[in-house]
Amino acid sequence: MVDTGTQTPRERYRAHVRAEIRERAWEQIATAGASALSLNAIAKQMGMSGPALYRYCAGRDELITELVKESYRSLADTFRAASGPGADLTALAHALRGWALDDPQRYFLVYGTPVPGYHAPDDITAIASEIMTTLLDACAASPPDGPEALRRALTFWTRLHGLLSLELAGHFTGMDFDPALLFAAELDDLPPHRRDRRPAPLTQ
Amino acid sequence: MVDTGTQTPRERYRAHVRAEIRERAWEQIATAGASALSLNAIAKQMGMSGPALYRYCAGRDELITELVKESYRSLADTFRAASGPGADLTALAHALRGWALDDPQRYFLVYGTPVPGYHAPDDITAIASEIMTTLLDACAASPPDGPEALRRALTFWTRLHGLLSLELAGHFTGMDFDPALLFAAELDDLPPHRRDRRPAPLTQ
DNA sequence: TGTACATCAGTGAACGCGCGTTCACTGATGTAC
DNA sequence: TGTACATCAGTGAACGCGCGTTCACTGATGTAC
Repeated sequence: MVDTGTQTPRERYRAHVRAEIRERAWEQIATAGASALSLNAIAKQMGMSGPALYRYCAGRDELITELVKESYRSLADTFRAASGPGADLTALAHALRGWALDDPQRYFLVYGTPVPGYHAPDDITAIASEIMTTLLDACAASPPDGPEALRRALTFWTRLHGLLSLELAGHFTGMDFDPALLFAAELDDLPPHRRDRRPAPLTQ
Repeated sequence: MVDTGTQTPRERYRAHVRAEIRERAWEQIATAGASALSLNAIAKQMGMSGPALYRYCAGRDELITELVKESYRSLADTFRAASGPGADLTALAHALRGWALDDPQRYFLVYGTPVPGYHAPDDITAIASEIMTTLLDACAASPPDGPEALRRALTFWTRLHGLLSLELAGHFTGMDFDPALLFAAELDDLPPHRRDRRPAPLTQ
């Protein structure tokens, strides 16, 4: 049971319709990609006329932007939840993989091919850097060690993204191996916190 | 000077127009992504009417498929050229990075977000596996060692793809480090050919 | 409790757009005698 | 060499489509007295 708070019936109705719009939008994105998302098609699926949707969102671009923001928000929350005190990078890694497999198109909305010319609004880049901060915190030893932590975070991020994006895009199909095992093996190979070998600097 | 062989003037003209169509198509893809490619817009840029293009290609889908194939072909050739005898993985890696930076949208056409429901024709998957074979050969010690080479090839592929796709998508902008140095550092960290430590099996 | 009014969800028509694609046709280029 | 014909590039009109979006309007829902 969801707490509806002090909402009036109309407010509850509006929230319900808004939610269904997002639901149908996600279905469309999963079916034909984000660039094929159509307000009219969503309306038709809901048994409404096209213009009716303009009661609930300002337009197509705004809807897509909100779905992108929703994706970032969801990943940021997932990451934060997996990074409690005492949690290690393994927990973060499996949280990331679970989140990616849960909805591949949502993953691609965040980390997939960018639309040339599109610039994300500020609140989205803010969430993106929140995700990065969570990762950096998990990579920092105590006391915090700037460049080494950055290097560990980047290694974590780029390696796992490489694995996940190729897996989700289907580039592993037909190759006789288990992506989950490769993921686990790569996780094992992540450089541990070491004090004896300093990583090369990443700025010249 | 290009050897025009025994082509008639008409054949030479056709080849020229075909080439210009592809050129404009690439410009459009670089500007607004592959899903926004439009035959009419290409024709307009060339100072022709839309239907005229149907003398040169069967339709929009066929054109896109050919551009994708062209991309795969180009990468396969680049890879093969960089993998002579005595060449190591470093040469392959820098060839890949150069190819990716040379035309980001071409890279994304090969390894970017897939269009759901689209299945590549057979000749494209053939080129894809040709690329993989080149990489596998470069990873194989002598005598060839099946699973270990596969593991090395996958590590190479997934790590570098993670780096390149995030870099090309602009996810590194605003972070204070040099992607080229990170690339070099990750290249250094690739597991060497070792006989003392066997990698974990990737099939269960 | 009923009545008058305000709010608001949703409709249908319309606008303008660009798309892919077909078709009959014109005019230029090449070919055969 | 010129003449008759075949080939073929390109045009313009047309078809049907779906898109995003606006607008005036209807009818139901909520609110105030």
